Amino acid sequence: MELTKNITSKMTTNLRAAGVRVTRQRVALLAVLQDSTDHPDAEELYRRAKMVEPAMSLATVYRTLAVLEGAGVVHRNSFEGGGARFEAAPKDHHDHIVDLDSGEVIEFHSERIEELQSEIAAACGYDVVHHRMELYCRKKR
Amino acid sequence: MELTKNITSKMTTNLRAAGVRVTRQRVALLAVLQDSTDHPDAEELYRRAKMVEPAMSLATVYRTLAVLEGAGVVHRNSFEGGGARFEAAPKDHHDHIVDLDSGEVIEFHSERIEELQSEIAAACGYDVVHHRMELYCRKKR
DNA sequence: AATAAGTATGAGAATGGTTTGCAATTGTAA
DNA sequence: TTACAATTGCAAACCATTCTCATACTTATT
Repeated sequence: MELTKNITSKMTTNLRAAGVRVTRQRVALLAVLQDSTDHPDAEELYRRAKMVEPAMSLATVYRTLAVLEGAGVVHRNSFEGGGARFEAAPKDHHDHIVDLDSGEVIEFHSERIEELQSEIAAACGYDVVHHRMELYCRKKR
Repeated sequence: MELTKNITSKMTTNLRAAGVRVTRQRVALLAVLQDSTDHPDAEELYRRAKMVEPAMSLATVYRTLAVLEGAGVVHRNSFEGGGARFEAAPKDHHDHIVDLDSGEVIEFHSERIEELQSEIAAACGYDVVHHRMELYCRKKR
């Protein structure tokens, strides 16, 4: 129970820092999110959060995700097929490799690619606000 | 009417080549698609195709788009916000710049980026089957 | 600790893009 | 031309997500 208390107070701090009200549901969802290394969708987050906090509805999961995304605490990924998948906002930006067979997601980052993207946009008279890059892959063999 | 006849026979040839049955609806939709330089969504294609072929339903647009996509004649783009947007399959692969203010879409291609993508995937033990790259941009000023 | 004021929540209805079931129509090969 | 399978329009179904609304909770203020 000491452990639970520590997690709760840590999440409370995080939520306060994000400038949002602290509720049991938000603490639970944020804890689940920061504990997930995969990229779960809303239903899966709902399932996981409900184990910690039974008073949790799917509507609240969606609402909270929207709030946390707005606060920059959560990132939303819309991969091909199926609904959005979420992850706790990482320190630094990355893109994704999606395993077509398992659905597994691997993160990567290429400064060189981002430079090229900026150059291309600039050549068209644009500034890149954000981008999306996903490599849909199959294991080599 | 000569013009219409020519278009029809050209689309008929294209559809036959794609190995699908030739119907008035498919001819009309394919003609509209090949005539569009923007990236229309299903509703818009429905509107345009209906002008050519009144016996056209939205369901058929979706069904036909799925068929043509399967035959490699049409490409489906799922940009952020809103539904899928389509384009006649181009000769060569390209990615997109999306103007955040106007929704306008610009195509680009970077061989260098694609090489880097392959290298990154390979380093993770993967082959890239296909990818998705969109730059959400705002006009420089 | 009690209160007020505003916010978040659960349940379920509503939404919007897309798909599907079905009976009627059409395309194609013989 | 016939015969059969594929395609169509319509409306109902779907699915992920959002919204409505009455109730419960947080937070700032006493």
